Amino acid sequence: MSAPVSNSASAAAPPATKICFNSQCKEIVADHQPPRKKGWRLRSGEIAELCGRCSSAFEQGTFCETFHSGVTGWRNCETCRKRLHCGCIVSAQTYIYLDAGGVECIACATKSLPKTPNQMSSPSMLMQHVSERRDSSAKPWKSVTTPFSGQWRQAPHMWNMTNMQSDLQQRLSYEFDRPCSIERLTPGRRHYISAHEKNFEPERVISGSVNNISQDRYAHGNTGENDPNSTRKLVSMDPSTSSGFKIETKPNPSSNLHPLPINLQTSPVAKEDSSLVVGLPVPFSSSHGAKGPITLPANQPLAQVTSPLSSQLCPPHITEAGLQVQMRNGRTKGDAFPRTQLLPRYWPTITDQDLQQISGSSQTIITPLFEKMLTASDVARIGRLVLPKKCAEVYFPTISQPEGLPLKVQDTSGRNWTFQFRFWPNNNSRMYVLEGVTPCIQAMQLQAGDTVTFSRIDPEGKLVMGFRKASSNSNEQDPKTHNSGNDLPSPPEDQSTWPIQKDVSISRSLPVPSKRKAKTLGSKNKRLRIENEESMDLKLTWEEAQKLLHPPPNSSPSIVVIEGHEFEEYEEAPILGKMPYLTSNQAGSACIAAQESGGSKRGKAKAQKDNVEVSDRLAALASLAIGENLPASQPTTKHPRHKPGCSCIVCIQPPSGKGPKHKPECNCNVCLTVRRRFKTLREKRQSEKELEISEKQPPSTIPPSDVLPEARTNDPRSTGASPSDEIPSLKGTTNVDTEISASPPLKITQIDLNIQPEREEEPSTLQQTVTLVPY
DNA sequence: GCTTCGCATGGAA
DNA sequence: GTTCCATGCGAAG
Repeated sequence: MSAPVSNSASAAAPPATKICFNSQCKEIVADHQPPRKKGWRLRSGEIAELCGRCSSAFEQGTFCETFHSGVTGWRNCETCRKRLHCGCIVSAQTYIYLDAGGVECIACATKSLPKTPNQMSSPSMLMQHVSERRDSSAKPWKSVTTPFSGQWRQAPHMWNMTNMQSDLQQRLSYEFDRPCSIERLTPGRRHYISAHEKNFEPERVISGSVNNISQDRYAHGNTGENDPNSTRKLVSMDPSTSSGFKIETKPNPSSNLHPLPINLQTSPVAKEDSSLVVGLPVPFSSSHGAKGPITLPANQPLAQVTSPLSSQLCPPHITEAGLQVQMRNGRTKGDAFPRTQLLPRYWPTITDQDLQQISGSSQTIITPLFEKMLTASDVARIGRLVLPKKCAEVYFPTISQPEGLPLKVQDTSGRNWTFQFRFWPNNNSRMYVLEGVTPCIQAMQLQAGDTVTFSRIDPEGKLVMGFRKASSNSNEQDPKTHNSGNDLPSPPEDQSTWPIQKDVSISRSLPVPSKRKAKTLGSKNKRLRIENEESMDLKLTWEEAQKLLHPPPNSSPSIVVIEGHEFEEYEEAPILGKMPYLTSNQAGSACIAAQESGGSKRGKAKAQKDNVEVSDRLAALASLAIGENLPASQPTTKHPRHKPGCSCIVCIQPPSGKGPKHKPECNCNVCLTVRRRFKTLREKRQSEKELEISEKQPPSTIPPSDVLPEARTNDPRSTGASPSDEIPSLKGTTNVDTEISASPPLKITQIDLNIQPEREEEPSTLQQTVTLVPY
């Protein structure tokens, strides 16, 4: 940079006089002299003040020739070979960067440009326009001037700045001039709106019809400025807009980028402009007999949008109803595939990290095609990934035979996979699938609920399959399963601003199990169904589940103390009390039978027999209660009346001193069960006490603390602490023995575990109690 | 009995 | 009412 910077128009000179801004001139310009000539715009937005001589040179375009001839940065115009002082703020307006490299003087750039009203109102805009022209001329795509072209009007205090120009031109080259798709993005290039753009006032930046657009957007309150926290921007499609896409903002506290409130709703002008070419990947035409793996032909499916905004924003499959979509191969896809036919859930979301992940640092262009959340079927061993029909038909090769074609896909780590892209006839339609995805799914450790994103890398035309773990979208992610290498950034917590306005609760969470009517299920499917669906019911009936547990009859408990809390440990399995809806269930439970049979031998024998034939629901309940992944789920022999393999909550407890310790924060099912039982019984006991006392005394005179001081003291609700913080956890029986002797004297509240809600009026005749200290 | 394939089914949009 | 698509399911290997 050779621009004079040493002279400040107001710093060194006395108020009455100023020095010519040209550092090589230093001519004093007095205030009384004729008005100082204006030079170039400074970074501060001010105008350099020059003496008459320097100003004349500047106006004649010979300033740099005169004063900067000995400094570096000189290049020649690619067209007329005129010398251009590149990188100098003085000459920043006199040339443009060519996309193919090199520079071109503004005169040459202007010659070939049709100038229309509202256009070319600034050199910057000209640069942009010319850049488009050059870009389009260098590429085979069809280039058509659009109403959006040249709509970027100069923000005078910004656009003259060299750094701005540089940044702008980079953005123009890499973002606006992408051969259109949703966003023609170059990895490593920031496709967010850069920070300085926040200073743009849309009304000033956008003129003409586009200005109306911005106003319209403003009228709808749909500006990024409305959300000061929205500092991250992604291009996305918005079904709420007529154009179907807009710049969305994402809160990104770590980002210092700022939103540019632009929404490209289709202007009437745009609709009328039949020449607007909206990029749209064209279905691959493949010979039916082609069997070799194919990749996406580079550029072939693309048409170019010369409008920078359109180019930047239009998604690959978006076509306005009124827009003529012309493909380079002459096919028109607009009528065949209006964007409204593609469900929003398949609209791709892509971020910088996505791009980096997909293509690394190479100068490749990423075209996000679509994404799909994986279903259970997709990740099943069958290895068939169901493709959305529209996506398959638009972005994948056209296939006419069910056998389809092998499709070569690269994953984000660079591995190549070959899937069979095919379809099945289905209801006079087609159902497209990718077969053979199991290895890839497994390699990526994908699960149902994760999202795969299909993109295309140009110019190779390679199809890339990225993925986004569902866990990355949730705070409940499991760091162990979180593939940091391939995971994509988590969306903001406020998902309402996640660029794609799909049903966040669905798209960002595991798929909701289908409510499809249960059919005949295999054993495996039954198990899955229980885990997925029945568990929901069971979760809702945990309270009832707690009440179903009863100590076995005629058994004496041994008292153990776990973390200061006494437990009665029975040598026999607990009795599963019946629930009302189970009373008619013949399978019932052995314990129920035993209980109701009064403990007779016959009843016990029947109970043991029935114990094996428990109902699915009860078995599920028991399984859920014990948890299949309990570390201490190995059956023990301490409960001889239970058969080997019994997984009741008693049997799963290891023998005293042999089980692993349960940490206080342990969330295994045993601990959870105990906690819930504590809670249930405590609440019940407390309510009973309160009720009992209230019957004796006026309620107002009896504070709860007098009723059950232990409970009040330890009740997490009274302290505001979470139950998990307060509820004691099982430490297993390993340390039980030692704690028994070490435990201090406790106030024992004895609660009858045999209480049956539906038979509460009946006193328990079994004398089974559980000793616990309310927490 | 298991896996794969191809189609059918039916809930959801 | 239509279409999509997740998934069930029987046949075949």
